Amino acid sequence: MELDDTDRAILRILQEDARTPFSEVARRIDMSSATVHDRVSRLEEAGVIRGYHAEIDPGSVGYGVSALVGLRVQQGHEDEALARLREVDGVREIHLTTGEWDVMMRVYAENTDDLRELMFGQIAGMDGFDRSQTMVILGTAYEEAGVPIPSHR
Amino acid sequence: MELDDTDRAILRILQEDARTPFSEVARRIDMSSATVHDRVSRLEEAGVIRGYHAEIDPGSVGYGVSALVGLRVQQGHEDEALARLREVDGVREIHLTTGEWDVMMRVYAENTDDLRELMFGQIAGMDGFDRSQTMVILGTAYEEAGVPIPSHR
DNA sequence: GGTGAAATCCTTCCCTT
DNA sequence: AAGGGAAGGATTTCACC
Repeated sequence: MELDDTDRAILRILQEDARTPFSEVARRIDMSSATVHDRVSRLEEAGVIRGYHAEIDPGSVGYGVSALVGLRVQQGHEDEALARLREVDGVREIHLTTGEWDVMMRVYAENTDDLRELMFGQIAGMDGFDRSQTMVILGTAYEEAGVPIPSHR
Repeated sequence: MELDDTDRAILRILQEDARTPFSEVARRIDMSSATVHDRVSRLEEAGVIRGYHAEIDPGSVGYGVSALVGLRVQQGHEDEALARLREVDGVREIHLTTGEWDVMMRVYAENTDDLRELMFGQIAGMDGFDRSQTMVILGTAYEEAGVPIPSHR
């Protein structure tokens, strides 16, 4: 789907605050709210907008620790290994990557004990992996929701 | 702030779809929409809900490549190094981590040429870093927005 | 936590350019 | 093909119980 500057302006607003009323979006981009509604519908249908999510403070719901985990997968075990990984509680992202690790995942745990149980109790015992490294996130210096949206193409 | 089961139910719904009308949230948790509104306001003010964001397909806005980048920071240069990093276009997350890398960041780029320019043109030339590794994301096997929200505590 | 009412917003249809 | 006006029905919001 081809996007124009108006579409990108809408995306920028909704990525920043997904609950902005269409009437206000309309005001800001100087169009009617019917048009905004129309464009948003098209963007949703085309898969440009995948969904709308509340961003929740992990600490408030009991997650005190997050980590990035690198994994080496044994040849031929890729599919089953990934299928089992996504069942592990706390795993929120699983990426296939180049470099030292075949898989990089992002996990959340209540505390370090929980994280240890997750890594040594669950993942270390799985077939299909032969090495891992846990990079505990000590702090986040910067985190912006979503992707940068260029003002034109 | 102390959360109860009702709060967590609301959070789960809004994390999944931030534009769910409060009237429907109310229906699902069997309360009035005024109460939902009241609770959501308190969750926002307490910082439990940090915001609402549209999830946008990176490919649709021109980002064909994403990567995780590990960096080693020279002692004593931490603050300035991080300050400069967050100015780099395409950088969306910067985490301080234990393990082989001091900093792990997530970047988006148009294509591999763009990513190379970002890494070799911009970051490699900066003071304060002495080693890096770029883990290009070849694919994402699983990605769930936000954090798991337990049904009780 | 709920009710009720006013203000606002969403949505659709239809008309215009 | 794209945008705007208008109108209904739904939703948000706020004062008060």
